[in-house]
Amino acid sequence: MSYAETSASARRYLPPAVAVSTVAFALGVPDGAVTGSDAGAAPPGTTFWIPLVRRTRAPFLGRWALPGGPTEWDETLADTALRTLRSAALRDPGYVEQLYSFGGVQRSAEAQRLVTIAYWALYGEHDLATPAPAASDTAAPAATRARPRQETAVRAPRWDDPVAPRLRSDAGDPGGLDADRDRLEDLDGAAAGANVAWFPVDALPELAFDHDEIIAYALDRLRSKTEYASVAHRFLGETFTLGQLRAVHEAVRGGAVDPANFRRQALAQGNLVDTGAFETGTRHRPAKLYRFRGADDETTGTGMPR
Amino acid sequence: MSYAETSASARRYLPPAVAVSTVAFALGVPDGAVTGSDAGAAPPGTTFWIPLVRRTRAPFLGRWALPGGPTEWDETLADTALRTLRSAALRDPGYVEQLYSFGGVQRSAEAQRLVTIAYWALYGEHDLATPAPAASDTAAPAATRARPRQETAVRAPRWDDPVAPRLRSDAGDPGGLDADRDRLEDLDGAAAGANVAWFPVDALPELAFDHDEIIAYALDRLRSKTEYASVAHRFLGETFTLGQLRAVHEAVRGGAVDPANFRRQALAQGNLVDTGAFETGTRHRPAKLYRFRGADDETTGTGMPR
DNA sequence: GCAAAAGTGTTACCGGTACACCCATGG
DNA sequence: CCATGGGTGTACCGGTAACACTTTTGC
Repeated sequence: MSYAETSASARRYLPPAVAVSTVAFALGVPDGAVTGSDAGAAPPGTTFWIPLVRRTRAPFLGRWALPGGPTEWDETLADTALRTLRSAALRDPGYVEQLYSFGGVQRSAEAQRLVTIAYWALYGEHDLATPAPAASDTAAPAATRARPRQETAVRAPRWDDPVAPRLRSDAGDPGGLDADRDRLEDLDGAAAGANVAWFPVDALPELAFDHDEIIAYALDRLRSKTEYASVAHRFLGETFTLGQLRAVHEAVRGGAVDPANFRRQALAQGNLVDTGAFETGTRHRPAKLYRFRGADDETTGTGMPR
Repeated sequence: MSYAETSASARRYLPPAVAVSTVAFALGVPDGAVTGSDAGAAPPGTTFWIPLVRRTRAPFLGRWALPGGPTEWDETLADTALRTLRSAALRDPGYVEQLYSFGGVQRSAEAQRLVTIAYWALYGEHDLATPAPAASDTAAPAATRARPRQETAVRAPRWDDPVAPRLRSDAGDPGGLDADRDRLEDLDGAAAGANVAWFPVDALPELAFDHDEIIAYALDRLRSKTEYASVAHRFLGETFTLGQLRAVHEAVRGGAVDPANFRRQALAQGNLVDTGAFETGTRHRPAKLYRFRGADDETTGTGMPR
């Protein structure tokens, strides 16, 4: 049975479709990615960029939308966010966290009811530099995909979104499902390797659906102090200087931060480890390189907001 | 078509079921409600109570569970939370807010995939005192129910969960849907006017599913300072003394609060209006009665957390 | 030397806390 | 009068902001 074959009057007896949309922040644009705005307007590392997908279907045709799509049978919600984000941006994010769920009835008018669960994700320096996987990977079944970095990025595995691999013996989708998926993508979200471009958050195009509000909420969440304190270092590589870490905070806060005070506060947190190494190649005094305490420790974070 | 008629192997081609579970806090027990713990153990107004529903079906039969159930075709998620909560507690809460969505695949094992969206709600003094509606109201269709207090409680109407009444001309459920609903309630949640009892949060029974973790998370959210600052007054009536407001904060924080400092901080927020009236009947100095600024203003809150 | 950013030290301010004290009522 | 909670005043303390100053590199 396919939803496309279901009469409109019968749809009310079907459960709502569940889709995921993701706001993925990066402090720059991946190598070779398309930018939807005149690049170079702002100095790199001072503003956030997010990937958007141009819709190729009926509602909001041609408009830009957040990467996303319906959940598969054997996927957790976070997995859906990762899969659709990966197929859009061609790379795995360093961090994923749930934002909010939108289940209003009018979002899809008379069509099938749609519940969208919004995630926010984060691409660090390392994630952007990683060479993109082959585009054919887009349609690979879940069990054959390499597990993303999420195991360590999202610390403690959660009982609702397990990170332990699940078994799935059969690969490939039986006929009849593709039509369903197309239909669902009509309703919300999008997933495509092409038709993707990165935009600075302060120069976004007109968006499909209510995605502009989702992005505004994601930005708000990112800026809430308790959030970025535990997340800012994910924008950086394995080691970093306090100046680099401070630049991330300045991008998040949208303003300058006193270097002296930032140094003391960052070190007082106890999360930074002095590697003993120094930055080289600058035309000023070399800075110490730090590491975040226990890049693979399981001592912090619950995966749930606040 | 009914899910009960669907073969297990075909369920993977069905979209996940969407259900809502709600953690509803109150500072006391409604008039005439059943308590699941020895009442009177703690002085009234010092700890939170939540309503639970005893399961009458297969998984976790006999265990207590959060009120909840699947979403109806024309309901927003918040409406589902309100409806199921109302049918369990026989009264409308003063406040409802979304908590988190749980979509792990293993929550329902081999059965149909289930996505649960958790809400937390709040019963104030006024909500508990209101006489409970007739039990037959449990099955009333959405359009005939009186709109709950939520319009003003959740301030700015949100585009995902509109509070404007929606039209629905036909009443009553056609045959074939009840089997579906039963099936979904097997998976999670529960809804019943009977089999309901109130428990203090510090003496909960063993719970079905992962509802203990949902409650722990809800308590955590309630205690996060920025939350309760904007929500504490909802536990009280239209007017209240600073001592009453302080008692709520002490219950939330789980400890004593300095009356002098609390007074200054509460007044400094600018959210309290001196009504000019005084409390009477106490055997000490009469306290000023305050009102929360704009009990029906639309100037604060977004409906989204943090 | 000069520019630039790292790194250190000092001071002022501000919000929260602790606590002493007075006020107004019922009994 | 006493007990009780309402209401006021004030000192202390820790964290943050502001900013002057020294250090170490490349050019």
